[in-house]
Amino acid sequence: MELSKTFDPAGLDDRWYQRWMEERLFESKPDDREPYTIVIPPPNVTGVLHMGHALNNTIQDICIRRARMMGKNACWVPGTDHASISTEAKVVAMLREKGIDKRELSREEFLKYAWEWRDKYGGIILKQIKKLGCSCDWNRTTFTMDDDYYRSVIRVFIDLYNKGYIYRGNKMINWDPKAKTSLSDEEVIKKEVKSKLYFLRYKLESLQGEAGNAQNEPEFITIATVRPETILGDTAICVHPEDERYKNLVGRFAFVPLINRRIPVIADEYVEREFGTGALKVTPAHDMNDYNLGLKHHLEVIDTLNDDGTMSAAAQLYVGQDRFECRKNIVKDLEAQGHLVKAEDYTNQIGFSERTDAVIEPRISMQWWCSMKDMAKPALEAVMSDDIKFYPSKFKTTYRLWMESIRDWCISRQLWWGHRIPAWFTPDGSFAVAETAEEALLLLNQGNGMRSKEQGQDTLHSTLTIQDLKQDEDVLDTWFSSWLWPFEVFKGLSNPGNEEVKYYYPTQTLVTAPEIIFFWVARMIMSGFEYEKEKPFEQVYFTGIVRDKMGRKMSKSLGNSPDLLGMIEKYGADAVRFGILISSPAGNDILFDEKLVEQGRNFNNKIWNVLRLVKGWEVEEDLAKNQKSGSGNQFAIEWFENRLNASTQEINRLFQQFDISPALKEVYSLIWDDFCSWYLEMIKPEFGQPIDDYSYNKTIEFLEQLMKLLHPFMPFITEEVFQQIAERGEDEFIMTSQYADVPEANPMLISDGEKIKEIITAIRDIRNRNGLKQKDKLALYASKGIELGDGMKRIISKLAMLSKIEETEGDVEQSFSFLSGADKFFLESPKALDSTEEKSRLEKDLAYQRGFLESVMKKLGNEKFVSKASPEVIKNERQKAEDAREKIRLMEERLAAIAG
RNA sequence: GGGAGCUUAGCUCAGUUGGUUCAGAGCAUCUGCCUUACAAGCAGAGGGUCACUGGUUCGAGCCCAGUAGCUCCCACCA
Repeated sequence: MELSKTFDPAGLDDRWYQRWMEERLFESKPDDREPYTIVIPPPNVTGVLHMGHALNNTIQDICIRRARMMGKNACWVPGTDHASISTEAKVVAMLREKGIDKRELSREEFLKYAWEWRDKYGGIILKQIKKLGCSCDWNRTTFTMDDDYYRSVIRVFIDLYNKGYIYRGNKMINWDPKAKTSLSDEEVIKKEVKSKLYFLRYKLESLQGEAGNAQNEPEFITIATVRPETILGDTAICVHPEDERYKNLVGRFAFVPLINRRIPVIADEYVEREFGTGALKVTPAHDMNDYNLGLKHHLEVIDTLNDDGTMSAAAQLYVGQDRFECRKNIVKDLEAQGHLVKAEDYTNQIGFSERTDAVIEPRISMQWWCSMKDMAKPALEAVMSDDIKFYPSKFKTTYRLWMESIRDWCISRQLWWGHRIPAWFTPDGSFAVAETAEEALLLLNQGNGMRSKEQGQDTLHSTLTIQDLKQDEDVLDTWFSSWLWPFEVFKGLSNPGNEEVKYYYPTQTLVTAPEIIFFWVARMIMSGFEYEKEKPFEQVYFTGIVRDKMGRKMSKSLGNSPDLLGMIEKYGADAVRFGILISSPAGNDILFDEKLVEQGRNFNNKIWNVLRLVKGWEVEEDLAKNQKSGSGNQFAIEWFENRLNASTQEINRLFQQFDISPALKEVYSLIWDDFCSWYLEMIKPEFGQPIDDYSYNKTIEFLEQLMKLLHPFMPFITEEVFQQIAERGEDEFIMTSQYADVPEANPMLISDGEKIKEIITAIRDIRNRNGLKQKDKLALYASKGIELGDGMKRIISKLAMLSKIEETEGDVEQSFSFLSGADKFFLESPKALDSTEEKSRLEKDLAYQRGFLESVMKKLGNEKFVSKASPEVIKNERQKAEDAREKIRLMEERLAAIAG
């Protein structure tokens, strides 16, 4: 078959992927082998593939494929996350487009639409992951709302409730007015925003009612706020108790502008005297600190906002207006009525919803909470002791700081898409937590229901019927299901102690982004210890954030996210994987540039051409002439074999440290530089000549090993080459082939290789500098005593286009001289020489060598060095000095010869 | 406000336990080459006072302290 000149990935990726699937090579079942397990960070069920996924999944695939080739039972479990907020938002938007308002639907109707939506779009992201070449065991695909999974989430809720971790509480939470749900602290993104700081004056109540007052009695008190619309919910003004300016105002009353609510002036050390005017308006319903102040000073709480961020009736004014519209209007009105003293530019931090990007409202609300402190303890310990290893380890600190100050987790969400909270309420507000209404009824009838703290003790509900019970409307935070992922994908909860969970759990490697270290990683560790009494994984590899080449985070709004599928189409999955991987050190941001994918494509092409070359060779049977030592091919083979072994060991070492990108670089240069540029050029027969079968077989063997090394990174082309270079059995694939043990490399052979490379390069450089054609054959003279084996000489002759290599006693006239190490060579010059360039180069080198020698001698002459340094170091230094002296001698000799 | 990290060639980054044969790689640049595997290529080359200032040491990108700049994470100064 004729192979095309350039590599064309079209069709090849899909063809091999299909073959692997047909042969069920991705599937894993428990057996005698050691397991190597990865659970995928489940992407959002309605998501589409972006750079982060591509990076993340490529790394996982590399780990999995490598483990598989190292003889482990590799199992990669894929799946998707129901992602309650974003999926619900998408379904709501879809319905709106159809002219359907969610509020007009029943819960059941809405969920029907949601499931339809997930059935339609839920598989897209998984298909895209397949396009990347990921070798997941697709039979294991799990969804966080599968029946078993759902039930497990509910049981965990009940269990934690019964253990006293989960409780109901009326507290200040983060409210997303767009999604109309509460959020956990982690779901709030703080951003710096340019705002205005408004200085507003509140009229003070005069001491004697309407009667006249003293001259020096202030009429107003001025406060500063960035949220003037919240004054409608003000229930106090607070100053610092020791603030001389306001001391005499404490205990008096002021009036909220526009609505004239009478509010007290109170004192609390919380207030910063230096900020603004030193007087603080207190709105307990809409600010965390104010809420705390309110509790302390028993202030009234007036909630002036509706759940969608519009002003509520309690605001009295601007009712129904959006909070930001209201802000504009109230500023106008305050100014008109003389309450606005001034407005300053001001930069502050504002919380945004991670999912909807809406500005978060702090709001007091009854929610379900999960206490984390106890669960955090073993989870923290496991990471700090490296029982679970973080790569890079700097994230240990981040983790520790969060775990040490962990706060209770708000787990309820005011949504329908998700796991519905298994709490059942009686008409009088008592409730029971149970898997079914029947069980809940039983508990309530036994008087085992609960009431909120405010309501006091529960009473017996012996007259209740099941119709009286109403299930909590809320669902659980998405992460409350994802934190069970590492064991529930093996039914660790729905079928405790089953063979699979026993075999695969704990998993080995988790690959994820540092952004979800709190959301997900920390919580999986906690739930792992809580429910499996064991860590969920051994290592966590944190990838970097993918940025564009200008360093900007990839985002839809910037439009700088590359079209991944388009690139896969254009360059092939291998090239895309290469492009992503080549610049992605763990934990550091990666700057992605399509050029890197081109580099990957070029690499594919290079490999493709190796295949073309090798397949084009005519092989001569039993041609033993190159097997004997002293032949060029024999040297080339021995050298490369050792180079390959050394490199393989280096790659193993790099993988052990999760240095995946450097490992790829190592394979890349091993193939491109050592194998193609050097080895193949060394053994390549003359045009039209056959190659002996020994060299040929060795070359095929090397190529196969190289493909195996590269396979985890670039699965498709390596499979193709593997199949093409030899007859393979029906069920023989590179992806299931095994790595052999690597023998120790012989450093002598490697350094011999380096030596001849240096000589060849020096000759090529001389030709280049002097405008000599690379093809014209020239003679090389080596100073007597230089040790070069016959094989080495043959290689040098071949690659440097020499007519002959001879020894010489003295200098050779009319020649270019050069040093390789301390060996002196002369290259025949076909034309008269101008020695000035050589002279200046020699002088430069000489100066360096003299300086070098001087520094070494200084060291050796230093008594402290000689007494303190190890004998090995000293021996090394002596050798350096000797080498340098020899070089200097040779250069001086040469300079003298030129001058003479 | 607290914490973590970064500052090495034009760009993006490696530099493991301190030893001028490690100051390196990949892109980019320059010079020759359309040499029957590959111009998506081949052969060469030139680029750096390793942020700044001190200190430890016989010796410092590498250790310590300080300075400046940048990045990220956490945090309830309106």
